[in-house]
Amino acid sequence: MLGVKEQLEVIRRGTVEIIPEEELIKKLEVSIKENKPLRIKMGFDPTAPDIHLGHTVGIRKLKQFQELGHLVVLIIGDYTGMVGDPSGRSETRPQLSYEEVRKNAETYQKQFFKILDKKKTEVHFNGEWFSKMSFQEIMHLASKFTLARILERDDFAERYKEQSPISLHELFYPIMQGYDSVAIKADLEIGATEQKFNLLTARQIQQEYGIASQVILTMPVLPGTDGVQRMSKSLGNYIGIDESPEEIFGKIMSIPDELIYPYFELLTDIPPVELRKIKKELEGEEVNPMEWKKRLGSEIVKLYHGQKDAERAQSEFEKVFSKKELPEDIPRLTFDWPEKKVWIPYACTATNLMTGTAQAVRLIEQGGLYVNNERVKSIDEKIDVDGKEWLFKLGKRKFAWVIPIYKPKSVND
RNA sequence: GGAGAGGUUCCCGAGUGGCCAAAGGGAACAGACUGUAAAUCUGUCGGCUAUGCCUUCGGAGGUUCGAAUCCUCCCCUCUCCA
Repeated sequence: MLGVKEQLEVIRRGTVEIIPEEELIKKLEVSIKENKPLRIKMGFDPTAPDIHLGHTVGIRKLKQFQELGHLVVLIIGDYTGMVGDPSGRSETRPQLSYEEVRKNAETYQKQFFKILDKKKTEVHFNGEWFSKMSFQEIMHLASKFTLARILERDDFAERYKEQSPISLHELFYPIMQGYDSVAIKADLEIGATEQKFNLLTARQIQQEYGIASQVILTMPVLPGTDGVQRMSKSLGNYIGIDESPEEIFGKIMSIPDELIYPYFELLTDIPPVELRKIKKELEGEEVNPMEWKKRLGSEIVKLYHGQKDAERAQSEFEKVFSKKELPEDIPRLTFDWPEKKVWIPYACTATNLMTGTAQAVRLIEQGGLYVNNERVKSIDEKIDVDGKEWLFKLGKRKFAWVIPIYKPKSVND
């Protein structure tokens, strides 16, 4: 095991706060002396089935703890997931059924171990303890907190002020999360900055139950690809770690420049020395930020798909967008049509390229539809129905081979 | 239980009998400019081969030639009082 100082250096990378740091130092000292790994907790509510880069900020910090020799304890919040974390929310989360949560949890677990070392990880569902808890015990827990304290939180205060609904069950969320820390005897818990309240609540609850309080470590909330809002699936500004190399690379290329550095710091393993260099170059004028962005994309793809895919994704990107050549895999879409010619908007809807003819008409009117490399000039144009392949380009990045096949109407229709 | 405010198109939010498929903003999409960046500008933004038709303004009925707008009942949210 590394010494305290060396460990702290790794632990501090990208963190916002460690509260209280002295306690962490003490814990580390004891851990080294007794050669006993710390129990590092992080919880996830499987409210959506996919892990995206925003989640990986915390998961990667867990990974670093593993590399330092500590034990990661993952809590999958099957019960808290049913409540829905109110943190940073301006409305009640939709309540998921137990089945949905369980199903999401399965996919989650697979994705976790793309990053984490399974051997140094303990996984718990918080239903393990919550399902057995008596109402008496729940009352006891709840009695330790006051409404005023809970309402201190910005998110609740805001919602209260806005006169928007706050359901009673939401008030339980921090208490439940706190109790998780009791159940697994966490030494340290990692969470995003917006989790601070929940994390601190856990310290208090651990005290109530006579266990040593956990240290809390907060990580920044990762901005999404729009550069404005937090990365989240529902906002549509996310990059999932299960997405294809091309998707990940392409999405990285579309982030605003300001995100390049924070993404490097929080999402890649690039060593601190190089990080400093990147920061400096990005501030200067000599280097086109695009070059660093490509590097960023390839680093991230490498983490989740490997070196080869990273190279392929980059060359594919350069081919299609820089050189304006065709991408490698263009989907081939066939459909049957009862006439010898088909109106182009119909072809678009029959192949599910567009959801309605109105949409296709609009695209044509705006000059965004190309067939066989020629811009479609009139909304009235048709193409032949004889099994030939037509190359459709919709907007900048959507390509498809459209193959209409003649099939006369049968009498039975 | 009583009094009041409110539920509008993906989101916020105007509209209080016809000029409303419904202002404005945001998101999204397309085009120009680029580095598929951001910013900016322009356009589109319920559906339908359409100068018209169909479906939309919490739900169900009703008044009217005509309703998002008026009436009745119901559901939901918020505030104050108890």
